[in-house]
Amino acid sequence: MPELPEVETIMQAMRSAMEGRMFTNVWQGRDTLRIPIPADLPEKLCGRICARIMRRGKYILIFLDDGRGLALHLGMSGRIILTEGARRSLQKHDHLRFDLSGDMEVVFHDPRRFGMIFEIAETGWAQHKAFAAMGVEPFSDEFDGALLWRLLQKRKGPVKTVLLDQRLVAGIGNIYACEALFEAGVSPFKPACAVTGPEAEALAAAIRNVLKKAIAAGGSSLRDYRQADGALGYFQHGFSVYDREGSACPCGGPGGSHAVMRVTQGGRSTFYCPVKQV
DNA sequence: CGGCGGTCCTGTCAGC
DNA sequence: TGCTGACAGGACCGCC
Repeated sequence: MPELPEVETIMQAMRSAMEGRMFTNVWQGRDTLRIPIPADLPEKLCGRICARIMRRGKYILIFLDDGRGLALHLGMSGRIILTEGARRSLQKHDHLRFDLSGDMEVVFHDPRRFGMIFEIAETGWAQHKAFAAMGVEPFSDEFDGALLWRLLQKRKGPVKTVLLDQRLVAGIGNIYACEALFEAGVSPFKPACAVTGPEAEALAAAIRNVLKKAIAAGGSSLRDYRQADGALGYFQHGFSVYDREGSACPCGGPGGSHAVMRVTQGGRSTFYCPVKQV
């Protein structure tokens, strides 16, 4: 569920709520996630200060004042719920709860249990296997049309499917791959290696633009996703094609009114405009 | 190594 | 109302 904009929104809320506070209690549920939650988290966290929180791809990284840290991934249905000054009653699918000084409570909630929580270290975390092969951050200085073009050149699969590969560009998921391809006017079926330089330029700009607008909207709430304070994101109202099969396409291209189409690529839905994305 | 399909889970919704 | 199947913001694994 959460892609870069949703993870960024949640990470920023966690940063405001947690940085500088001390972990005072850690509770773990019994259900296992994809990777078992480390059993020794309470002793590792309690008494430590949350020093710094950041995002890499779709992961949230939490660093402690002793050089250790935690990586969180929300999978498809994971949520973080921040509550200050009140105790949230335990709910089904709550897997982990942190209490921090100043009466702050942080809950990791994930019905489908595709999420992950594992330990990292401040020194060398980037060499962890989850991050070692991870691609460029779309908001980094090095990400531009020329780099995207070089990356796409190496791949023969459809550009839509390739954009979902976190080893190329980190943080893009199904929603924003569809939206960026629409904005750039690139066909999702085009082999990645056939994307031209100018198309890659437009696509890189579209990726940044779509992600930036989605972050400003607090992410996209389709089903599970909420911001950390429970608020809905509202970028779903800004979708051009995602989840809009059969609706009138907003491209305003030639041929008059036409509908947004849906196909399956690599087992995932792709939404696109048959007129603009040729 | 790239590409593809299956799998991990639970919840929700459409259709009968 | 109840059952069934399809589908969902992701990523890993094993096979060619």
